[in-house]
Amino acid sequence: MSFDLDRIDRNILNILQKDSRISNQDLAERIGLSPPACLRRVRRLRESGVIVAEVALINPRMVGRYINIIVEVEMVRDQLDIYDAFKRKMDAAPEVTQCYQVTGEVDFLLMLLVEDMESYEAFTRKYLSTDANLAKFRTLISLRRDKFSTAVPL
Amino acid sequence: MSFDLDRIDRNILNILQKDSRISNQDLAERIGLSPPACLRRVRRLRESGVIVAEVALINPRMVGRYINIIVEVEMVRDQLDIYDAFKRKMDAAPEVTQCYQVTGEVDFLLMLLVEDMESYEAFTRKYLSTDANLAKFRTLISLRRDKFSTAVPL
DNA sequence: CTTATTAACGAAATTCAATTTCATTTTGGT
DNA sequence: ACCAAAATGAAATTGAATTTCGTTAATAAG
Repeated sequence: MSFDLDRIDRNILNILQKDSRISNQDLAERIGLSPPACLRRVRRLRESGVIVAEVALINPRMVGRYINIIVEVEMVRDQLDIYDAFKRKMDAAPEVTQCYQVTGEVDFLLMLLVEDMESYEAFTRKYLSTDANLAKFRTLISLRRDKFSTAVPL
Repeated sequence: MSFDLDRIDRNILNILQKDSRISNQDLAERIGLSPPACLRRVRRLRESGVIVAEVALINPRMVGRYINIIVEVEMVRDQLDIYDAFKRKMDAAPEVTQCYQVTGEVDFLLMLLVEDMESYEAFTRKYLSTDANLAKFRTLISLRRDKFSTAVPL
């Protein structure tokens, strides 16, 4: 499950977490290895599952008027199958960008990205208000995503 | 600020948001354009700021025992300069991976990634408990990140 | 302490893809 | 219908990724 990283691996990951489009040659130079050695490291990180994916991040504001919505969800009962069913639903919902199972008064925290309040209204109807296992939910609305970093601090 | 996307651009973005390591040739084939034409599109999306970055996503569980922490923060007063100062602090804090200014009872929602509760304890001391403009905060702890997608649904 | 074994390395060669060039086609506006 | 601007694709070029293989370093065993 876990994976031993040495200083060089950490170095590579810190760079790739900021910019995965860097050429292997440049990366090799920055970490002080030859291109082949560097490539082998990166491949190993990919194959071992440390690097899950390499993706393009786009600015939501450039492609529409998106709203971030945070939803705190409380289920009626703390049962595994109820939790699992809910997770599966959230996984299938395209509006849901993040889903966390949390401890405490609340059971789940959802992060949504929607075009407008109408879309959110539709979402609640389809996924929340009609779920018999859901006790209550609270909505927080954000027009500003002030920070968004995908990097894991190493 | 905004940017007109046609069907082809959207198509490109949907692919790159899932896998930015795809070769330009394969991408070109999938969207039905020649490699040069495809490359120009992608370059334009990058230069215009639609594509903010291309990054490697790593699995936190593979490199340590990370905990997700969600913090809801309420400031003492709804003043612009107080908000801005807080944002700047969060931007500088490496533990904070996301920061949203929200409307309603709460003022900010933070997403943190920390090694253990001790690290979180240290964070609250350094950034929260000592902030005179901060009225109160509530902590939600998550050991499970059930869904995490960086893709903007287009 | 020496010697096998394994893993990681780098130089050079090869393969493959990105990128440029340029003539042609398409698109949008008048 | 015509012009101007933008987008396209074929072919050539450039440049980087990847393979090969002999060498070096690290680790374990005798």
